[in-house]
Amino acid sequence: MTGTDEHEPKWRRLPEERPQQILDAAIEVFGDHGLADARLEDIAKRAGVSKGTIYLYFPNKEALFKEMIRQTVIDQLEQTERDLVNDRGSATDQVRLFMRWWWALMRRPDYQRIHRLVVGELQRFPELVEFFWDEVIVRRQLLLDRLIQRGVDSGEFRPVDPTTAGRIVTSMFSAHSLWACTRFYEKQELTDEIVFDQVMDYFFHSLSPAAVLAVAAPGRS
Amino acid sequence: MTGTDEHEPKWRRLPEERPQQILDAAIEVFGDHGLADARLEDIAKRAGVSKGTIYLYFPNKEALFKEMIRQTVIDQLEQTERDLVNDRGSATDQVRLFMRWWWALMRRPDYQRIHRLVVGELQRFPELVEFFWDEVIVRRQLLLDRLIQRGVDSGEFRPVDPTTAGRIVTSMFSAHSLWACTRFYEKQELTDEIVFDQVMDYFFHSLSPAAVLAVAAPGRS
Amino acid sequence: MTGTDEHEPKWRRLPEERPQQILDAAIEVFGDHGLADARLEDIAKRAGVSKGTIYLYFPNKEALFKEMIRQTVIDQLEQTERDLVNDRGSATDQVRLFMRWWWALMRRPDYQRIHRLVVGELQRFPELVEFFWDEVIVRRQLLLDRLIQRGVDSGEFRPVDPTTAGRIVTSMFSAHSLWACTRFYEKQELTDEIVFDQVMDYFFHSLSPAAVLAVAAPGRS
Amino acid sequence: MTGTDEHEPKWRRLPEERPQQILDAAIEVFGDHGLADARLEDIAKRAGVSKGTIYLYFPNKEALFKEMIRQTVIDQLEQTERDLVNDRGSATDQVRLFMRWWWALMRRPDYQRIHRLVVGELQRFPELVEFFWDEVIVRRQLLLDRLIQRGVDSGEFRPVDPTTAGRIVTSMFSAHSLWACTRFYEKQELTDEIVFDQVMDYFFHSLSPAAVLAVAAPGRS
DNA sequence: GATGAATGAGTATTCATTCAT
DNA sequence: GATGAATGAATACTCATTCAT
Repeated sequence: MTGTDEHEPKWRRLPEERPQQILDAAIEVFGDHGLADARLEDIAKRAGVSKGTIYLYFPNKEALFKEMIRQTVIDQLEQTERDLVNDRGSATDQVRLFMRWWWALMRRPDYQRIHRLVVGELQRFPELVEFFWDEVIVRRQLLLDRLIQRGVDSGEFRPVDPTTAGRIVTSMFSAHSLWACTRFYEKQELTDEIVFDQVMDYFFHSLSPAAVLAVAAPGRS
Repeated sequence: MTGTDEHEPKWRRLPEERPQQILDAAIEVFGDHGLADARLEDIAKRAGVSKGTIYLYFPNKEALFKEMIRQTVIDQLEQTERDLVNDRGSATDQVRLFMRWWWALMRRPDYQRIHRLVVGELQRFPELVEFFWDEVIVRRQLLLDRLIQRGVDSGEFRPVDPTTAGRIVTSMFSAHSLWACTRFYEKQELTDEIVFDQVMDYFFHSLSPAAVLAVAAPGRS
Repeated sequence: MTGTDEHEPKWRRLPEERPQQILDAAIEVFGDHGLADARLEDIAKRAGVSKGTIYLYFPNKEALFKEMIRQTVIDQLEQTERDLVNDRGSATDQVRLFMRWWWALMRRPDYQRIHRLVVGELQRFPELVEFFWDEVIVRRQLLLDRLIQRGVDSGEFRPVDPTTAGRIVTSMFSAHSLWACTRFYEKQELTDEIVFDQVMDYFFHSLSPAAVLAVAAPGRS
Repeated sequence: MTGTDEHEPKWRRLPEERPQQILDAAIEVFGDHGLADARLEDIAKRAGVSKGTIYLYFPNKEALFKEMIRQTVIDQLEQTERDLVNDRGSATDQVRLFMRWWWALMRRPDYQRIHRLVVGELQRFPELVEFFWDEVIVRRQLLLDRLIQRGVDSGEFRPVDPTTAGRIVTSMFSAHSLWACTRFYEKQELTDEIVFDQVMDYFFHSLSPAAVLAVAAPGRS
């Protein structure tokens, strides 16, 4: 069929890469349109394959969506753990380093897309929520826990529950990440750098041992 | 209710209420399924009208969606400003009061749904984003600004930019609101009350004047 | 509701005129859009009544359509017969006069619309076709018959079957009438007057007694 | 036909033929119901394909309609020009031959349908009108022009403007063609053959050189 | 493996018709 | 009589999924 003499590109389309090509295309298309509005045909086109080919690797649209979330998230997590610096320096510096790394990740367009999808559509897939909880929330929390606990132990931070503190700082970055891709940032002349510094400033202030005495016990109003 | 022996409701046909009936149904259905996955027929059924009736009041699905967002958001805002207490008591108490009121709003199921939709789908409607910015973000910010500035002036808070501080506390509640409707809360045995206290605790600590000296200047790592 | 003292217009909307108002509106709307594409709401609006009112006078859309055709056609016919001059002058002049009158009728916008509808949609209503045949075709033919027969009798025209001759001249005007509302006429710089003269010229030439000998017997090819 | 024991057709899937299959079905269904009343599903069924398949080849209903008109008309024209006999014999014979060929075309059921649609609905599509003018009216006129001019030159016909004469004979056949599919023909016991002979008879009489002197100058009445 | 033509269930939208007021 | 809000059947069009090649 392909003729007598091979003079084809050495390695054209490697079949082993197919699934990843499709997943990459899926990130973009699902990210831009959401699950329901994304068209398989667009994903196929962007992946450079035909519509039918997708079905060789994924049983249906929903499975493709879930696999895309799962795989993207896992990728990012594994990178996180791999990249995480050896514990050295002050807890403050460690936390700042970790969060800086993480903020950089959150600001990547592909993360943005996934994040938005997770917020918007994940509720409908309880299994994915489960997976997300176990693989993302818990693992990330464990990393932060360790760093914050160290700061508490060393007296850098006031004595807090590390899990709660981790959730607090995560919440700030998470919301800012969702806001960042709107025009709101331009209007306020915010940059990623400014936002990062602001969030870390407030976070570290909230952990300051000196602040403990100054804050009155919350009187229920 | 239906009278003594009326086999049919005495007063059907309340055209003035139709649009609101439909919008209420739309909140639920759009909230559960998103824009693309919501079926007009479900909205009609839930509103107790026929499919065609929706088109007497809204030109199409997208317009219904946008009007629903717009109207819900405006409702909530007007309530906010109407309910906002006269400024009395310490700034700390005032902020706590305001945020408590607001957190209660955010936890309402209808707000949850709208919030999720705003995050998930608003990007596709620039006009709505614009509207949201002007009517929600800015107005809410102005309210917070005033309260925080008072705390700064009175020495209750360290000297901060009120707008930034407002954004910080908003970010924490916003993210927690999105997380709250997942099962994560159950797993961590969090309640609305606990979360509220935690967030306010961290926020007020971060504003503590005593904390200023204690936090080292951020050294770029 | 209407207040205490009557000072309403003396004779507002006379109920007896309702059907005609509706039929007039129907001519325009059906004429512009055809049966299927015409919307009852447009007809109602144009007639200055509500949609429901139409159903007080006509059982449904199709009946309205048929009645509109029927009534318009009858109107025109009765006018024709009423206006037809007493037979005086040469047959040529009589025919020319009759056709001139008729051509003027055909060029009226309302006739145009009806004509187009008759051609386009009448097939689907056999009863209307029947009616049309009896009331329009036959009656018109009878009028023409008389005039042409007189010309044959007087020797002005060659000896022809008047019915056939009537059909021939009718065909020419009918087609030209359909063509006249297109831009074709502009392109050829034709006016109603020119077309009328051309058609009559050819028709009278075809009836010229002198022409009889000149035309060879048709050799089947 | 289907082979000896094949329970399924051996060769389905002939994509090259799809568009034509659909267009053929469209002629019938549009022809019977008009543009607005035709249902795509009927066309699909008649073409032996599914509803969706139509959309693989035509972007929407209107485009299908226009393409059907365009293609049918073009087909007929090309055939006309291809079939047109080499000029030989008398002009009278040539015209008769041409018109006979053309009348046969006009009497075909598919032409009838198209003709009716053209009259009834074409006004709404100015582009199609334009196309029709250029491709049909003008081209047909050019063919007739040549033949009639020859007759004038040879003295067979009286000195007329060939374009006008062509329009006159066209008008007669056109109207008769529209009338022919009604029951009027039966009632008058007309056949295609009789009508053809009648029209040609009147047309040739109207062109007779001998008739010139006999027809009085039209006196405006 | 890969393709893309074909399918048809699913949905937004329209509009003739009804009927409570 | 008159209204116009309400209905829901009807229909164009989409797109995930299949399968012959």
